[in-house]
Amino acid sequence: MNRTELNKSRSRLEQREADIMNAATSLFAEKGFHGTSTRKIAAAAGVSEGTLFHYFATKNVLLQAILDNFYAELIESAQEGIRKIMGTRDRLLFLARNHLRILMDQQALMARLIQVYLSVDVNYYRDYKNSLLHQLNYRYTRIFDGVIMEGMERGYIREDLELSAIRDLFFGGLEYGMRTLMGRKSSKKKIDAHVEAIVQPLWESMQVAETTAGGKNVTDSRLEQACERLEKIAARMEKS
Amino acid sequence: MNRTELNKSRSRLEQREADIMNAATSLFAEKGFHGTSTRKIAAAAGVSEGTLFHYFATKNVLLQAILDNFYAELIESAQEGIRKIMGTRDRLLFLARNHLRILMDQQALMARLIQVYLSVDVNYYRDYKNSLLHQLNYRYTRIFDGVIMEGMERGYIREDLELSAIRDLFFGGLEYGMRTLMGRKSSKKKIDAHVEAIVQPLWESMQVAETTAGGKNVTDSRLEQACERLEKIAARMEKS
Amino acid sequence: MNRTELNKSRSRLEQREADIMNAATSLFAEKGFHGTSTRKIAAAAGVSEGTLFHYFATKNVLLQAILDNFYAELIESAQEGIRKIMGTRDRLLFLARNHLRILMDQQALMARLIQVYLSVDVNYYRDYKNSLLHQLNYRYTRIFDGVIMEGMERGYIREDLELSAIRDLFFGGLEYGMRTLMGRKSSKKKIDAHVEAIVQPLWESMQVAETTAGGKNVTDSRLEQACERLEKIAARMEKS
Amino acid sequence: MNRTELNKSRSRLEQREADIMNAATSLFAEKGFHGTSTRKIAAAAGVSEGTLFHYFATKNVLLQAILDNFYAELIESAQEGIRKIMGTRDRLLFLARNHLRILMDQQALMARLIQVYLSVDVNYYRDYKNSLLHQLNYRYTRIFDGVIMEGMERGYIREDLELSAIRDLFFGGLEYGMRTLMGRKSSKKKIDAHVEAIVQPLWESMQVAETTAGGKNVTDSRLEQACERLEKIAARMEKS
DNA sequence: CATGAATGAGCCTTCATTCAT
DNA sequence: TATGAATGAAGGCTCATTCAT
Repeated sequence: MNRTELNKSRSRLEQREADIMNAATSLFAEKGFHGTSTRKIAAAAGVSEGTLFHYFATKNVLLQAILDNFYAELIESAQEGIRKIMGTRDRLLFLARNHLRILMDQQALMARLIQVYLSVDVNYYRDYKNSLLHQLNYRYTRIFDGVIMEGMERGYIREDLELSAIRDLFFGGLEYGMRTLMGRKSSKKKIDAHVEAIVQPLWESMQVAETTAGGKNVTDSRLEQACERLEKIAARMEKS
Repeated sequence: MNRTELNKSRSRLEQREADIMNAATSLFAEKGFHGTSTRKIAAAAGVSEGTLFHYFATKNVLLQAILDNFYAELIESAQEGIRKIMGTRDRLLFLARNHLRILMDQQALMARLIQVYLSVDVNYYRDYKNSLLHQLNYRYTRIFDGVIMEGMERGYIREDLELSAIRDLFFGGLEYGMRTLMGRKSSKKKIDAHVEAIVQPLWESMQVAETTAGGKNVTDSRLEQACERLEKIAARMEKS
Repeated sequence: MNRTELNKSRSRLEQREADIMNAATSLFAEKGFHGTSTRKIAAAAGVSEGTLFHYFATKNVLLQAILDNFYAELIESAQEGIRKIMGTRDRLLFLARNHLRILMDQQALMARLIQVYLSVDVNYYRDYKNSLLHQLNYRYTRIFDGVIMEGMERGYIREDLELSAIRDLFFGGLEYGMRTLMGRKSSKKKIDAHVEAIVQPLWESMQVAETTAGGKNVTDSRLEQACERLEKIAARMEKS
Repeated sequence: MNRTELNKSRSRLEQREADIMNAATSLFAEKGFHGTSTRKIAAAAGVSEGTLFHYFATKNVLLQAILDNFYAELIESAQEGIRKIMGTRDRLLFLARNHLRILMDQQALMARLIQVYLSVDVNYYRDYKNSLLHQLNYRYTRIFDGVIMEGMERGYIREDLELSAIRDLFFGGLEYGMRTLMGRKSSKKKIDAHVEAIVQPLWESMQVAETTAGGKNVTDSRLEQACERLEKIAARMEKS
C-alpha cells in the first residue's frame, strides 16, 4: 500500500467517523440520547452496526466524542474571536453570541443537557474528572474568566466581582432563555436581542460602583492603562 | 365503615402514593429517568410493580406527578415567603434561597433537568402547553415577575428593565452554579454565599441610573474609539 | 327480609348478571375475547372488578355463560319458528334467516368463532364434552336435523341424503358468506337474498333425484301423506 | 466469499426463517395465537427471542407470513391440479380434497380461523385491504370461480347460478365439517367421504334443469296450498 | 353482597454489543 | 476493515384473580 492509498483510506476512515458523529449528533438532538438506538445511528450514517462499534467502542464513547468535538469548536471559535476583539464589553457580546449560535446551530441543547445528565447518569465512570470532556469544559470556562480578568486589569470593570457568580449569571442567563429561542427557527435578530438583554444588565452591574465613585470615568481609565502598556512595551524594546 | 376508618384507609392510599413518589424521586435523581426501572422504583417503595401502575398509569405520569408536586411546593413556599417579606431586595434573596433549598433538598437537579429534557424528548406530547406542568411553571414564574414589578412601582428599581432577561439571569444564574454546590452536602453558609453572589450584581444593575452618565457625548465616543485603536496596536506589538 | 325484598334483591342480582353479560358480549364482539380485559367489562357494566368475579368465577366462565345464553336464544327461537311453519322449504328458510339474524344482531361473529377458538385454545378444559355448551350445540343442531328428517318422512325431499353433509353445507354456507354481510350494517333485504341464495341450491339438490324419477310429483306425495296422517288420527279418535 | 458460501449462508437464513415459521405454526395451531408466547416460539425454533424479532418485526408479522405462506401453497397446488384435470366435477373434487388436505396437514384450522379472527380483532390495520393476505385470498378464490365459469361455458353446469353462493356453500361446507375430521388423525378415506358428501349435492344443484318441471301451473300451486292447510290441521289435532 | 387495592407472572419488544465470516 | 446475524437481559406495562374491609 503506497502513501496515496494510505491517505485515501485514512481519509475514508476519518470521513466515516465524521459521518457517524454527524448522524448521531442530529439524532441525539432530535430524539435524545436514550431515544436513539445505535442501529438508527448506523443507518443514518450509512454504515453497518458492526462498523459503528468499530469506530466507537461504546455508545457512551460516541457521545463523549461528540461532546469533545462540540467543546473543541466552542473553544476554538471563542479564542479566535477574543483575539480579534479588544473591548471587554464587545468580547462578552461576542462570547454570548458565539455560545448561543453554536449551541443552536448544532441543535445542541440536548447535547448540553446530556453532558450534565451523563455526569449523573453514568457517574460510575470514575475517570470523568480526568476525562477530556472535563478538561475541555475547564478550558472553555477559562476563556470567559480571562476576558473578565483582563477587563479588570484594564480597569474596564470593577475588581471586586465574584468571578464564579458572574460566570453563572452569564452562561446560566444565556441558556435559561435559550429554550424559548429554540423550536421556532429564531432570526439572528432575536438572538442578538437576547444576547443584548442578558449582557447589558451584567455589564452595568460590573461597573456601577465606579460611576458613582470619584470623577474618574471609564474612558479615562482605559486611556491611562493603554498608555501604561505602551510605555512598558517601549521600555522593553529599549532593553532588547 | 365509619369516618375514621375511611380517613385511615384514605391516608394509607396517600401514604403509598407518597412512598412511590419519594422512591422514584430519589432514584431519578440518582440514576436518571431512563436509568431507573419501574421494577426498582416499586421495590424501593415496597410495593409490587403492579401496584405502582395502579397508582401511576405510566412511568411518564409518575414523573409528571413528581414534577407537579415539586412545583406545587415551590409555588406555595414562594408565595408564603413573599407575603411575609416586604423589601424587594429581601424578597429576591428569599426567592433565590428558597429556590435552591427546595431544588437541593429534593435532589431535584435531575428532575429539573428532566423537565427540560422531557419537553424535547417527549415533545410529541402535543398537549404539553396545556399540561398542569406548564401551568405550574407559569405560575411560579409569575411570582418572581410580581416581585420585580412591585419593586418598580414602589420605585426601588428601574422601570426600563427587560423582565424576561432579568428572570433568565436570576434563575439561570442560580441553577447554573448549583451544580457545584450539589455533590458535597453543602452547608447553608455556602448556599447563602452563592445566593448573595448572584443576587447582588443583579440588584445593582437594576438600580443603576443609566442616565447618570449624562448624554454620552461625541467626545467620549471618540475617546473610546481611540482607546481601542491604541490597545490593538499594543496587543500587536506584544505579540511580535 | 320479607318476600318483596327477596324478590327485589334477586331481581337486582339477575339484572347485574345480565348487565355484565351484555357488556361482555359487546366488548368481545368488538375487540375479541383476548382483547377485552375484565376491568373494561366491569367498567362497561357499571360494577366493580370484584363484583364481576363474584358473578362469574372466571373470565372463561363468563364467556361460557354468554355462549350458553346465545345458544339458548338460538334454540328457543328456532323451535318456536318451526312449530309455526309446516313446509320444509319454508322451515329451512326460516332457520337460515333466524340463524343469521341472531348471529348478526348480537354481533356474535366473534362469539361464534370464539367458541371454536376456545375449544382449541382452552382445550385443557377436559370437561368440555360434557359442558352445557356442548349439549346446547347438539340440541340446536338436532332442530335442523329434525326438519330435514321430517321433510324426508313427508316425502318433500329425498331420503338418500347424507344428513351431516347437508348440515355442513347449510350452516357452513350461511356463515362463510356472512362475513361479507357484517361490517356495513346490512339491510334485511341483503340478508334475505343471501339466505335465498344459499337455501335454493341446497333445496334443489335435495329433490333433484325425484323429479327425474317416475311421474309422481311432489305435490302428489304431500297430498298422500297428509291423507295418511288424517286417517291415522281419525282411527285414533275412533278408539278413544 | 464465493457463490457457494453465499448460497449456503443464504439457505441458512432461509432455514432459520422456516424453523421459526414452522414452530409458530405448530404452536398457534395447538394453543392459539394469544396462547403462544414469542418466548416459546423462539425456544421451539431453537433460536433466541432476539433472533425471532430479527426475522419478524412483530408477532403479527410472523402470523401474516405464516398465512401468506399457507395461501401460497394453497394457490399453487390448486392451480397445478386444475391444469391437469379437465372435467368440472373432477376439478371440484380435487379442489375440495386439496383444500382439506392442506388445511389439515398444516394443523391450520387455527390459522384459518385466526385469519377471520384477525380481520376483526386487528381491524385497525387499515391497510388490510391492500395486504398481501387479502390479495392471496382473492387469488385463491378466483381459482374456484374460474372452474365454475368454465364449467358453465362448456355446458356442464347451469348458467343461472349465483357464483358467490356456490362458493360459500363449497368452502363453508368443507370447513364446517372439517372440525369433526380433525382431532383424530383421520384416514384419507374419511376425508374423501366428506368431500364426496359435500360436492355431490352441490353438483346436483348445479345441473338440475329447473325448467324441467315445466311452468309450475296454477293447479299445482293450489294443490300445495291445500296440502299445507291439511297439514296444519293434522298438527293441531295431534297436539290436542 | 360489594368493593377496588394489591399482586406478580408474563407479555411483546428493544437494545447495545459480540463475533464468525 | 466491514458486515449484519445473533444474543439475552432488561424494559414498561397488562391482566386475571384474590382478599381485607
